[in-house]
Amino acid sequence: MNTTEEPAGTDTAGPAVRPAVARGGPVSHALCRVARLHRTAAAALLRDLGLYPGQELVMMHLWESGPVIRQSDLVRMLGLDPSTVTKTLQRMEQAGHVRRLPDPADRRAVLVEPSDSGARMLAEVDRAWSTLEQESLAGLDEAEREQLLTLLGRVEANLSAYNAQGP
Amino acid sequence: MNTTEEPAGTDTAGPAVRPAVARGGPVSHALCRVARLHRTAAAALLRDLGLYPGQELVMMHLWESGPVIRQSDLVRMLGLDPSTVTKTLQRMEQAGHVRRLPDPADRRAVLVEPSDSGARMLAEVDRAWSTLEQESLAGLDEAEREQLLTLLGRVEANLSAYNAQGP
DNA sequence: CCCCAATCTTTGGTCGCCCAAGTAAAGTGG
DNA sequence: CCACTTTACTTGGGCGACCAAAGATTGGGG
Repeated sequence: MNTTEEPAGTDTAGPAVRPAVARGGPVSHALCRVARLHRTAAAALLRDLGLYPGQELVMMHLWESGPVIRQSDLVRMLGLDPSTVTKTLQRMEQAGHVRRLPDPADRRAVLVEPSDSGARMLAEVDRAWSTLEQESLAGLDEAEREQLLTLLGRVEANLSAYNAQGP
Repeated sequence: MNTTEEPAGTDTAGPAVRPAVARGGPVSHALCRVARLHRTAAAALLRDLGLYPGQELVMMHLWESGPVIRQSDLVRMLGLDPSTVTKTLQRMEQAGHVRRLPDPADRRAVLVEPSDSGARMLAEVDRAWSTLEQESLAGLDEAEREQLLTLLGRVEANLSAYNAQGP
């Protein structure tokens, strides 16, 4: 029972021409589009810093998690696949943003820390992300931003549970 | 051990352990995470159909845009880079989901249409997306869903304008 | 003590997505 | 009628993300 009752009142919620494609999942459709635009904007803002979107999150975790951090902890905090983190860190090391050292206490593990140049880009990344946030939320008042954040948080919890339980 | 010495006066209601990483852009951070989880869930739901996330949007546009469609129009509707659409369609053609024909009226152009097997998967894709939407929005009442959709629409407009203006 | 399971990381592959360049065809102006 | 621009698509390359499978260590139970 889909019961996607088409209440007459839906009218003009969409800013652009929302294709009928979105009928079966309007929020999912909007989310896909917003996510891609957001990523593209992030890429443009980070390009001058020599970072690719996704890498700034790695740097943020490094900056706030003490001098060094185990790669496995980074994986947990980012919620990414371990192989993704491995490859990203390899590129970031190549680019000179981070250093990677074998953990003397556990020879399986790898410790990660920001390089000197990596440590210096904190302010610029912060500024880029502030700009991104500001541009994304232009025209939304504080209550609406809070609303959006809360709703996204609930969706995140839903999807997190769904993805964890499926397999 | 980690010294979870959080200064008491942290922010307001956080759904999960929102890392201080999000300070400079809480909504952007939430958006990144939700988008990835959403994509992962979509991938799981589409896997049995032989589709990869992103391809279902192509199919939806093909289904609702008449018998054939020009690739350039598809590019415009999807808002993607032309090269992305080219490669995706090449894979989808290889997989037997779509057909591609040269446009007799314009020898530069390519016409795209769903194959027979592609046309038959409409219902299944629809069901997968309904499930995705339902799981994503579990626990949200109709007003909240409408709110979320509206807010995402405004963010999309913001980012769309920002991305278009940069260059 | 040793073997076997659990943990940490890497490799190889595929996809989506982008950018930068290039090819081919159509549409313009002199 | 021939440049010259615009449009349509493709190729090559790089990055983020996943999965599957393998290589190293560590840790526990018999």
